[in-house]
Amino acid sequence: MMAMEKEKSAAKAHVLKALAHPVRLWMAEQLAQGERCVCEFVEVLDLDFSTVSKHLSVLKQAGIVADDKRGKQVFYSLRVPCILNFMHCVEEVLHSNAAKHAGMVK
Amino acid sequence: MMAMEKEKSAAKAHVLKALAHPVRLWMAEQLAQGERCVCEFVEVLDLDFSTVSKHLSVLKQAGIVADDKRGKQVFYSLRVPCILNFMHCVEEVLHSNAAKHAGMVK
DNA sequence: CCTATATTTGGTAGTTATGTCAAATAACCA
DNA sequence: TGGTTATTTGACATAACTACCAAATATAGG
Repeated sequence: MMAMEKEKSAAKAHVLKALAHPVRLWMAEQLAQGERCVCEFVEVLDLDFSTVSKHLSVLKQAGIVADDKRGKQVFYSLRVPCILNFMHCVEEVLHSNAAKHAGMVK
Repeated sequence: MMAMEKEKSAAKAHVLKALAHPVRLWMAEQLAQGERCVCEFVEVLDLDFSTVSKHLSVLKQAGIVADDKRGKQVFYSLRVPCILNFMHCVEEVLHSNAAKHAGMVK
């Protein structure tokens, strides 16, 4: 594997890793429906404020979400909507797995 | 977040996590071009046989690849081709990030 | 059957990720 | 200014991941 190729894979893996956590994935999907402030996530997810804030910062760092401070609150929004099409593929994997376990696929 | 929703997110995150490693991501992309045996990856990646084997087993476990033993060798192939469209989106994120850091986007 | 080759599995040390608490910031309001 | 709320940051214990070595397994060929 060439060095440049390696770097490219590392960069892409970094983005994927940001989404590869149940809480962060769920947040990203919520943000696809519109912006949310940190406090909304804290309430719904029943997690510590700091935990939610850190998850959002991982998504932000990866370039998946953007933040916007308005007054005392910080609103997060999805920067790259294609993330969702992308979820359709993941769901396809899951369905394929389910079919396989049910013996419907070789 | 409801329990069912939580489970769904966990299942999807599990698939994403399997891809969220530079080596595994690169392997998946290679497999999109056709099957490969473990030994081919070992040679190109310059990693221990056991390391490569374990990475492939993570991909298999997630339902992303399938394995086929033929003689002494095991050939892996991509089960879900949509993974690649999905990479286009990740690349879009990267480009978006690059543009942002260059000050081309707010 | 014995050997060599291809691959997987178990053990393990080092690294990285996660979640919580406590403290630090920031902004609004009295 | 001082207090209150919203959020981030730092420190830290715990858990999960990664890569390697060594050992186990499987298969083809002699």
